[in-house]
Amino acid sequence: MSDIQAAKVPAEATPLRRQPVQQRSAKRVEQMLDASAALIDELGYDALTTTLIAKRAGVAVGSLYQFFPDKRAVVQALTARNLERFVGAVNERLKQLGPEHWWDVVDSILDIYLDMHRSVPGFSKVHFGDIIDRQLLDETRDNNAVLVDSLTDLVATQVDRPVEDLRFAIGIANEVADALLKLAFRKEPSGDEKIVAEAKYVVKGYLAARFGEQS
Amino acid sequence: MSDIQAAKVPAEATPLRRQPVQQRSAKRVEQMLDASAALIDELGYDALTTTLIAKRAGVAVGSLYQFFPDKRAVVQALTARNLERFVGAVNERLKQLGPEHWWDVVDSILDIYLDMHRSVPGFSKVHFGDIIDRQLLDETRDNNAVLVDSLTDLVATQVDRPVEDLRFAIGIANEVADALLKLAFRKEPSGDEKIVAEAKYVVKGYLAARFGEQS
DNA sequence: GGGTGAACATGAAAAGTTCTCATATACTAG
DNA sequence: CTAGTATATGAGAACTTTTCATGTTCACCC
Repeated sequence: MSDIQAAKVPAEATPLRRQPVQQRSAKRVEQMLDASAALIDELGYDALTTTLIAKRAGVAVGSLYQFFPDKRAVVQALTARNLERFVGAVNERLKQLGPEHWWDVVDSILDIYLDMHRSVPGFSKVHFGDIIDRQLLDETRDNNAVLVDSLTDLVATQVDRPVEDLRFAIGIANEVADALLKLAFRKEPSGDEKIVAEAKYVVKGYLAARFGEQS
Repeated sequence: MSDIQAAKVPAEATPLRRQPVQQRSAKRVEQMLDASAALIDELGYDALTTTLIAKRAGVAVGSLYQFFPDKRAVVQALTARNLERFVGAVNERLKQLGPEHWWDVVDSILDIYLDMHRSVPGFSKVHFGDIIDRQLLDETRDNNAVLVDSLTDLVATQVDRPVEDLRFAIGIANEVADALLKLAFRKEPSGDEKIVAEAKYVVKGYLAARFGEQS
């Protein structure tokens, strides 16, 4: 705590037993996460096995436990990585486009979410709220909060409302969007277009009703 | 199908290895489900153990496998039981109250859902879509469909719209309601009132927008 | 009220998973 | 080049899931 080197701490609370220090091991950890993602896609969450992960990642089981305290932590880390990528992509996009109507911001965010669903292995199974952190892990609950907070900050500059009201509404919108898009991908592996459209409609409708059409 | 005794079939497709025939065993199966529900509430889904279930239910492990093919099936059966209870309660309520404004129907349904969350052990963890059938099991996907269908039938008599449009909208509404109420119970064990209110607001708003205010 | 076959109960043990740990190797700073 | 730390590894300890041979209980019939 009183450590001067505090800056070395990896941003988010680490569920890892040990943080990879050398580059080779960092790479290995990534491999394990990739393997987990692939396996979850192929076999589903509870057919997932530490031995399988290790085999697929081309490492010994022991290596896995070198960094992760247990199996759950692996999936949790995968979830965290997915969240980071998502938030990163959103920030990226928003930076590029500059201030627009929040209407378009919603579209952008949902589009990014769709892209990730389609291009990131395992994303549809464990993004930020599924199996693991919603059912099995509780420390990560704030994942969604992190996302909601960062979205709130963005919107706060454009809508003249108490921040707390914004945060609440965005939290609701986030939950609704996630649920509907999950439904869309459940119905069709590539995302049922009709449901996707409805998701956008519902979210925009809700936000418009709550905050008016003000730019 | 051409069996004259078709009435003996247990309504829903049975994920059970063997259907309990004698009353004592039927009772035992219920005990196992009760035990599972309690344990899921106490320890969470993945700390659940067949041995624990058996111990809690006061039976031998073998008895569990007498009826269930594997651990997942147990939780799946619990999910199915919860769904049945919910649909049963909804039908009950609607029968009692006779035709009303669909507005009130929505309220009733959400209220029943809330009651079950509060009074049925394990309901908040595995109702109809969580962990198991949404993530681990896919055969049960139609659970939600069953619910949606029966709600659609009810509403079809009151709203003058193509049935398919109704089914779609109700499916969306169902998903949204479920997601928001889950959020409410995640934030607060007794269900965050503010979020519950918002859930009702969102669902009604959506349905009203889609179908107009017609009685 | 005794016999018979199916349904059920049981727990030891086979099969499979998770996680540990003693041992061996690769890095890094000096 | 060398000590000290970070990693890598896989056999095996600990724990779970699932099977199965064996023993009971039940329902039905004579």
